[in-house]
Amino acid sequence: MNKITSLVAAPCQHDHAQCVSDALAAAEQVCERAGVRLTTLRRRVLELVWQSHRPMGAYDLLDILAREDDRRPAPPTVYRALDFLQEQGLVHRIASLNAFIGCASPEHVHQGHFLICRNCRVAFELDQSLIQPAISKVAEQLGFTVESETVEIAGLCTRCREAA
Amino acid sequence: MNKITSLVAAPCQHDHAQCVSDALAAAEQVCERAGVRLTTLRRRVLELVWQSHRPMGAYDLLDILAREDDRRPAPPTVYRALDFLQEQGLVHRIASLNAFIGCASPEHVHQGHFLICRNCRVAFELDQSLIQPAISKVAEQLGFTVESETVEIAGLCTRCREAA
DNA sequence: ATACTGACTGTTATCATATAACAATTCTGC
DNA sequence: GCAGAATTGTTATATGATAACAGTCAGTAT
Repeated sequence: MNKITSLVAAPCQHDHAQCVSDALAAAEQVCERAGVRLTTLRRRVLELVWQSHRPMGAYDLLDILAREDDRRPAPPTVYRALDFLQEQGLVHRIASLNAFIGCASPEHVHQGHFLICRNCRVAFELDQSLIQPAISKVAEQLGFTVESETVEIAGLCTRCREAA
Repeated sequence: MNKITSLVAAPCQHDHAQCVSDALAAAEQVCERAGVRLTTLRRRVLELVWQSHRPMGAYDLLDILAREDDRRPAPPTVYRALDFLQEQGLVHRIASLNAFIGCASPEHVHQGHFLICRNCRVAFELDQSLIQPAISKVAEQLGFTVESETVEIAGLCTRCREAA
């Protein structure tokens, strides 16, 4: 896996084709293991989501599909694929942007925590170990049972701050 | 201020009229100090947002306004009031619910971090000291400049878990 | 092979959330 | 009172998401 560890500087520097093929390979594995079908459509949507490290809106995906085919698919087509991919932990939804992004490590189920640059729009998935403990601690103290976590930190990445 | 410290059990137990009047009084103060106008409409929208500790959708607010008056206001009316209230730090937007909730401590500007019960739908604003340090630390390590934070933890509050 | 079954995808219509653009009104300082 | 700025009203539309039902396809049992 072409892991991006120093995420912030990465988008312009890495072999992105490798990211995509790794993500698709991992997806095959995950679906195989779960006994679910990664159909052509679902695979294609996942591939489109992975075209960049920027969250993509469902209608962006529809636009791309419309350009590739001659017929424009209807929204439910892509939303259902996205629902499936989310259920399998292959993509995360970014609530603050109404958008979707490929999961960096779908091998184990987890919540996505993100740093999102408002300039280059790249979203960096944080390792669970960074924010999760604070959340668990708070929840335990207050007797709250956590079911899902939305952690989306917006700002400027190193590169964009230095450029400005 | 009728502070709810053990937030999770609070919604059924506190003097909510006090919450509302405290919130409105605080809002007057905040606007006074900022030199901006808390108009009748803005005050009314804030009051509606504070009708409960549940995040309210903009269209919910429009419905209530329509019931109170005889004329239904158009969406921009309430969205503009909400924008103003957000700018002044009097309400927070909950991205994962497309909804708005009154800020528990508008005296100083801050990001809202929430625990949100999926059953009773009450949202509890966390003290900044709980999650913020973890976020700041991560951001600093990665050279990321934080501008806004979306932290929305969904699950079950104590009361609802015990009831189930 | 054939028919059955459930999963998947297509299609139409509609709902839900949010904003752009411009007009009318109201407030404030002069 | 008046001019300019801020606020609110109004119309239209953009954007994101889902309900409901019809058609198609893959895998299985016969």
